[in-house]
Amino acid sequence: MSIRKVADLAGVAPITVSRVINTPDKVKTDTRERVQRAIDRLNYVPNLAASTLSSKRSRIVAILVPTLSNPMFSDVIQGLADVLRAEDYHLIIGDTRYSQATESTLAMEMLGRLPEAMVLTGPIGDERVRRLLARAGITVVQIWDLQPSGTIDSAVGFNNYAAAHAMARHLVEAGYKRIGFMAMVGDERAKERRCALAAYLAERGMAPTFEALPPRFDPMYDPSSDFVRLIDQHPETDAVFCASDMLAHLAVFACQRRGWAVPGRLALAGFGDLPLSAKTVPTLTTIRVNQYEIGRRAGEIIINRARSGRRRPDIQDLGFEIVRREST
Amino acid sequence: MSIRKVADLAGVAPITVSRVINTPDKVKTDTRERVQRAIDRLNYVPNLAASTLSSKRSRIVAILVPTLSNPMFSDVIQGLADVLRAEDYHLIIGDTRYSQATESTLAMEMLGRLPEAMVLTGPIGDERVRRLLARAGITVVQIWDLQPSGTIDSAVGFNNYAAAHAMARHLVEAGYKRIGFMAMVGDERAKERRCALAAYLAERGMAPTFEALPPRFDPMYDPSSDFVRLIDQHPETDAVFCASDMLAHLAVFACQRRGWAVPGRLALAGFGDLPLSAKTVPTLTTIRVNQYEIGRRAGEIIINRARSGRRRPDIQDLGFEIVRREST
DNA sequence: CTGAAAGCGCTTACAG
DNA sequence: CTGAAAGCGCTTACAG
Repeated sequence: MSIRKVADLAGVAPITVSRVINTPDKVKTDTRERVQRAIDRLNYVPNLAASTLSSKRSRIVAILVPTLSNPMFSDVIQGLADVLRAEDYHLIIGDTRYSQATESTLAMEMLGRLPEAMVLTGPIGDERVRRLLARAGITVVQIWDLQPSGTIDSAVGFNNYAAAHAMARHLVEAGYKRIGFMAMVGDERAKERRCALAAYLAERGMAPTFEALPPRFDPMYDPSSDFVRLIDQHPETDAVFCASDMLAHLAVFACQRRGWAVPGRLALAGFGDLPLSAKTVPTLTTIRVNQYEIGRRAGEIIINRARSGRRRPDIQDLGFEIVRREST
Repeated sequence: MSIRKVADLAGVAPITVSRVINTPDKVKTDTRERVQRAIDRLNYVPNLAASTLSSKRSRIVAILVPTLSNPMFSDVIQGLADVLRAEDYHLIIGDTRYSQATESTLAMEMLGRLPEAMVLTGPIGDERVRRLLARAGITVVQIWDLQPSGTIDSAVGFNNYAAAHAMARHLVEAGYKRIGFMAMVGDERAKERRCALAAYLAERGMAPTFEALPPRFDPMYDPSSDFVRLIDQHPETDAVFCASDMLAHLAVFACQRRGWAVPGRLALAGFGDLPLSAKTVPTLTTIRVNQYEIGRRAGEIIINRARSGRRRPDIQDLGFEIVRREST
């Protein structure tokens, strides 16, 4: 089924069918209606591969996230998808599972689809990919934690280090003195949060009681029991900063199971402010970063760029908020 | 950057470059290496729009899910992505937000990318889309709840009705007599579970104490407070079947907050067996459907089809499992 | 407002 | 094992 057949049926040239689809105002009303009828009658669906090839506009946006299993990233994607849907873009999604190598491979492959924009989570470790992206002439939006340097083009997110630093401060000011840190399996980006915590504590002559960054690729890994083990090994701990709300939810239940009062025996803080975090018992102190909005803004940057054609880097710090609740 | 430039640099014809990329065994070793060097040197990335157009193989799979916010569907996508990644497929993802109209629009649009397969969640309501898909000559895999009829091609999932029916039976056999039902906002597919529960109860001369299917598009909707309101209005309720584990987690906390013993005052059951469900206090009785495996199988069907070229419908019922835990 | 010609960057189907 | 020719289905850039 091609534009040719529609054109024949409607008695026009193929280019006219193309115009009816892409720039309908440029076609006289009755011609347009005739063509439209032919389109409907034949159930014609335009071949976007051909359109991409000849126009150099793919209407594709590629996005790479560490994982889809964490609702934080799903929310980013929802925000992006909501903005792009209205403009008829399609989203190619890849999950890197926090692997640098996978990210590089996927980014290169996806480039072959001629995306009009590429959204990446955080810094780009691979210098080769970096150069390719910079030279590809497409919009590149780095989301999530803002990098002090090395941003290729545009960025939307927050200061990961500052956020963790603020949480450390909150915990210390709330009177906690023996603070542990725990991240999810494979979460590389949690390292920066760990550093921020350690740095803040060090300034005050303190140190984390433990800093757990579980290894990747252990299907048997159970965050709950690891949490309990860490507390058993470091019973002096009076607060735990969890690098994600999901982890903190598990911790809330582990404490409840063990009879550890939160925050009496142990304070808990998370990261991400998932919907459940406002409903847990106790409600969870966490860091809100508005992931949906990050996705939306990324989408807006892409659309504005496509409309204006001007390549002007746009770096938006959406900030973060320490949401103080019952768990601390 | 085109295959032409690589060919010139390597001193071969473009078709030879194409062979090095697609069927390297068909090229003599030293020619291949020469071409490969040129590819590396130029950072050549093949244009997949051109390749799709001329070969009719897009290496694209399109998937439509109701929402990315529910980890159940993210898990399906992970499973699918894991299988397809190894075969260099790209995934175009669309979320319908449980809207029939959005599903139709997205399906039609995506068809324009010439996907080699299309994965859809559940039944296809739109007859026009149905016909288009059936005629598109691509692999169509309908995942999630298996339909008694109307499957276009292949399917992987479970019997939604039977699953809910089994849970109803479990609750009744455990001695609960006043059972309520609650679904998430916009979850159309929950209706079938509601029917199954109602039907099972009716056979025994019973009826649900309430059946709550919250409306779509209410940003103010709070499942937790709705849950509490329903229990207050129907205090005789001794068990609630939640149409998703996420909802059940909120219910667990709402009960805890209100001092309602689970399962002493109120039993709770969920759907989906999310990781957290084995860790809540009490642990959650739920229905396991192995969403990751559903995605993986869908991927395998697609790959087998691509390899064999034979169009043979494959319907796989992966079943479900009532996971009985402390909450009932 | 409409159309004929050329071309986007690959791969298919032959040919040698 | 390698290549010249044709074509995939659109859109661009002109022309009228």
